[in-house]
Amino acid sequence: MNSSTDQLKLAILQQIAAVPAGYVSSYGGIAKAVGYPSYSRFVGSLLKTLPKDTKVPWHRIVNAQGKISFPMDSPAFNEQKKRLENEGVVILKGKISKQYFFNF
DNA sequence: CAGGGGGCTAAGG
DNA sequence: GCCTTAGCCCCCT
Repeated sequence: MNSSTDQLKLAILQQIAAVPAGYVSSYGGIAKAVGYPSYSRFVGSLLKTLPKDTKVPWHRIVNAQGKISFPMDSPAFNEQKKRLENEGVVILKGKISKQYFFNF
């Protein structure tokens, strides 16, 4: 606890929480926003460890290509897609337009 | 200390 | 558009 990476995790979670409903961001985008552009993978693995009752809007995070980073057949994929569409994000051919990406 | 892997990315073919 | 390659960085074996 309280190591530099723990602090970074906090910062990342905060940054994700800062993404408004109806918008999305990428793993790398979040990483960059907290000052660590090369931590994209770390962001991903961090989200994976979140409890399912977390308040963090993990579903607003997609990869840089604007696609959901889960296999199409997985439950997680459907869950994320559903939540996003619920918030007004349109997904065409499995892809989210750049216009939905939130700019910090 | 080495190895493998993950909700990644950008660049090439 | 798809696949591969090469960086990337933390974490668990």
